[in-house]
Amino acid sequence: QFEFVGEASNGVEALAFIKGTPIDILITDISMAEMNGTELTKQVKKNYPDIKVLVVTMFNDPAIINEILMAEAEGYILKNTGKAELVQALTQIADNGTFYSREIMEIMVKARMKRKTTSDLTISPRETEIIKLIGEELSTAAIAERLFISPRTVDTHRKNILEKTGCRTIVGLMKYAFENNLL
Amino acid sequence: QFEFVGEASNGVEALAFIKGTPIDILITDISMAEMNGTELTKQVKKNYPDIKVLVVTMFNDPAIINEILMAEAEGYILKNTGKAELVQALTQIADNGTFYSREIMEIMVKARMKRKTTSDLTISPRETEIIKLIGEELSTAAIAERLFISPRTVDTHRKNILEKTGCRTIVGLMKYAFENNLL
DNA sequence: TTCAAAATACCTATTACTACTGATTTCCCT
DNA sequence: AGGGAAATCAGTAGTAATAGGTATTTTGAA
Repeated sequence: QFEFVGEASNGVEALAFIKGTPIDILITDISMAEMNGTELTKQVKKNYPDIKVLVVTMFNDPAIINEILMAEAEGYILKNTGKAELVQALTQIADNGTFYSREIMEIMVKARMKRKTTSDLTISPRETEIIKLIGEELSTAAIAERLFISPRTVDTHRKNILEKTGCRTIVGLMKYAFENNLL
Repeated sequence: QFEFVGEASNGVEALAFIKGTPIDILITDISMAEMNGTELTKQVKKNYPDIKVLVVTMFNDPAIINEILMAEAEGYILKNTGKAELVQALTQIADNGTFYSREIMEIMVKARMKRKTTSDLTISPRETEIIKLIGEELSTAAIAERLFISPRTVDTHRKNILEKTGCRTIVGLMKYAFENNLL
């Protein structure tokens, strides 16, 4: 049910081809000379928002998958998956949907779990509370007022938190908080 | 290929049952009286790390799915999916794998895209660069040194960035940066 | 009950950031 | 050639946070 309209051997060629020939779906790899798949996807999405992009590649690195997700591709499947899945991916994408193969999902979930379990510092409940309030952009004084304690105490908590987490500034603390879902 | 060993009508009952009867896989809903599925999953994972958890529910809210992912369930499928998918989920999970149905993946991807596209402020390349360096816990002076520009200039950039993003402090900026994947 | 961790509180400096205002240059687009 | 955004630089104040230190009270576990 699909019509093959052309091919290109890298990102630059692909963009040139699209310029002359209107297409509905673009199937691309990630590693290519001249312009890689991620960059190509971004360019296509920027200049031709209606063109759907399906990434078919061997890469299963969470970081790369994340980049592709951010580039807003409609689909991502691994090269070793069957023909049936490719057809289903194309069908769903043609129908204004998205398609990410099960392997991809699993990779992301696992990466996520890993990230979560790598930290097991002993941050006390009160400290966690303070971190949350810091995350709400409250100053030391404001936090003290909110918790009905002295600003000095909040100071001490901040100090202890920074020491425990190994951060030098609140910026580092915020990164820590985000990575460990404390907010 | 599976053996049914028992059932419970809420989280508390389930925990009590597990206490007396060893099980391999727990299938649970999310909304339950006494103790919800997310909490149950966390408790089970904490006390019986070897028990696999498959969540079968009607919820398709990204926030809830995220909670479940964080609770480290091995699988998540929607109630309206077919029996074949349920069996496959159980099979994969029994085989030390994970299973998240395609719908779930799509919901997450869409939520992610939405989050990304809701913000289209005009932050300049230089400003983005500054944000990244702030994220590296560099002070204004340090950033100036790194970029070979005056600290005053960095000051101005910071000011403009805060104004553009509507943040009052760097903490707010860091939240913005994380939500928009600027780091 | 005794010990340790957590939470509470204070002091003194120094450093860093925010708020206000104003200005020049460079570069791209029309 | 002109307009406008981006990037550059400067001053002055005031506010907030970090780095040292010290010390008391509460609380939960052994």
